[in-house]
Amino acid sequence: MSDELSVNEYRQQRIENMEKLSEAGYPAFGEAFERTDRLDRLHEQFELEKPVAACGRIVAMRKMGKLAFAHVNDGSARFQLMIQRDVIGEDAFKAFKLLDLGDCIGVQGAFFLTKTEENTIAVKIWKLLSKSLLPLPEKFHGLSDVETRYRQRSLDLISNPEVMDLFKKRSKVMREIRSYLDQRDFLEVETPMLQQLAGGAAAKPFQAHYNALNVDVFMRIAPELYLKRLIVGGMDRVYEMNRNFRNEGIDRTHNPEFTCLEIYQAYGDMRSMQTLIQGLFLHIAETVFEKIEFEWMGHTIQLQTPWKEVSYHDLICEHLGANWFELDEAGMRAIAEEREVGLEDVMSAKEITHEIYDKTIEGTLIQPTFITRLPAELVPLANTCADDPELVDVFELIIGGKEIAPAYSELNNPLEQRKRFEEQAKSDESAIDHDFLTALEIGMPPTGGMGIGIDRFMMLLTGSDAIRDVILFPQLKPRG
RNA sequence: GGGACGAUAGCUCAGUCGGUAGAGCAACUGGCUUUUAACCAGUGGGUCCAGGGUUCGAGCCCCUGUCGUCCUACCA
Repeated sequence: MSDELSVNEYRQQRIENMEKLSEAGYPAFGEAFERTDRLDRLHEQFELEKPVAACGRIVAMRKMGKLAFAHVNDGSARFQLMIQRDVIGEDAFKAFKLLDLGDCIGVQGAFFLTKTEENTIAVKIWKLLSKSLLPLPEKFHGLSDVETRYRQRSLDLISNPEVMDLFKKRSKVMREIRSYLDQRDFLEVETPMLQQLAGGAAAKPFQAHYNALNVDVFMRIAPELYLKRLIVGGMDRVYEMNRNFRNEGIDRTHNPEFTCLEIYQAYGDMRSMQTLIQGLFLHIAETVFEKIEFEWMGHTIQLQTPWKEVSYHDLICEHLGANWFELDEAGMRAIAEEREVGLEDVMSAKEITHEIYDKTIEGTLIQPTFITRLPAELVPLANTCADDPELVDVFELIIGGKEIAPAYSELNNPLEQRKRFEEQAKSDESAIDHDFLTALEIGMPPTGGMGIGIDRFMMLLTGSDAIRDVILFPQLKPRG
């Protein structure tokens, strides 16, 4: 990096140490090392005087005249090493003292217990596996500068165990999502990320150029239209959990590439999705976190099912008065003002209602809540309710005051879908995905569909208030 | 988009009224056989984010920019 000069002194000292070690018979970048087991499992297998081989990165060292202690970490746990001059010999001990924090070593020895009863390996042989040329962050405060943590995630993972733990949990969450769905006959599929039409959502796409075909392509904003093609094709339960890309701003809850789980179940509807998501979330909570209560921004969220369900109509009446929907526009505007919700002059009654919902009601729904029967205007791609064509058969799952997952009884009427695309495209014929419409005309069974933002789900589960904390390499501006 | 705040040694941070740049850890030298934020003695280490301005003199005051954090707005 460009700041190489500023760490030159430290780097130079370490290069000198590396050369001395090499001369003493410890080449700097050694070969693979056979260990008895990972360090976390060595703690479980601890048995006094049992022979053991272990390796890891040196994260702490306390060297004395004829004795030294060190802690190594292999990403699973820390383990203490004890090195005695009279055991390993004068030369090996002298060489050991040339090691720096950050170096990776392998040792052979035997389990040993110190006075303070800490699991330790009494070292008989050690090997240098990799020399670190750069200084590690300070051992006590660690690395806390937020920007450096995001830009140099390697260092963050090495010096902040809770960060390592969070990302291990994220990996397990994704594994358990797959396991839960696979067990229920859902097929994981991969659909195009490079698309000639970026459909399935309303968002600005990233653009790229495909040289071989000389065509412009878009990074996908959603996999929806392809997953539905698969439903038409007879893959009657499919899901995809992968990246979507939206060419929009970055803030605490938005990263331009984000991971989304989309699930479609043929012969099902919004109700099937309701059952599925409750089971899925409970499974994740129990298997990965071993609890069903989560602390989130000062609230305790209870995941015990069944979750609360309320229709949009009833929810509004509950908060804004039973006669809300009988009010005229002036009456609604008066209540909006009372609640300090800013409105635009052109807003319809439905838009006013939704604005107040967005600003003052949604945030109060801390416990998991399904909001059902939304006005059709708000959700263009869902089937209407059988008993009321003004409403759509969908839910919005709200947890911790945030939308976590929308689910639809998917629109499968190809004529209606065509009409809505045409309205949306406003006479731009090229913006309509005709292949998708053709698939719908072949006939899509009634289908329940759902989308879950995995990053925001992780925020909820880990109590993080920034999406960057749950994404290993969040998007940042280039440094000047 | 608007506003507030921040950037000083490898890391974590102090820096008074504008007057020679500080601490702890880390590093280096020496000592030390049960340490664990090891300890003791000594030494070295700075483009004070960048650029401009005011001033005899700027880490500090003013302007511009970069990156980040928070608030707010927008988007989904």
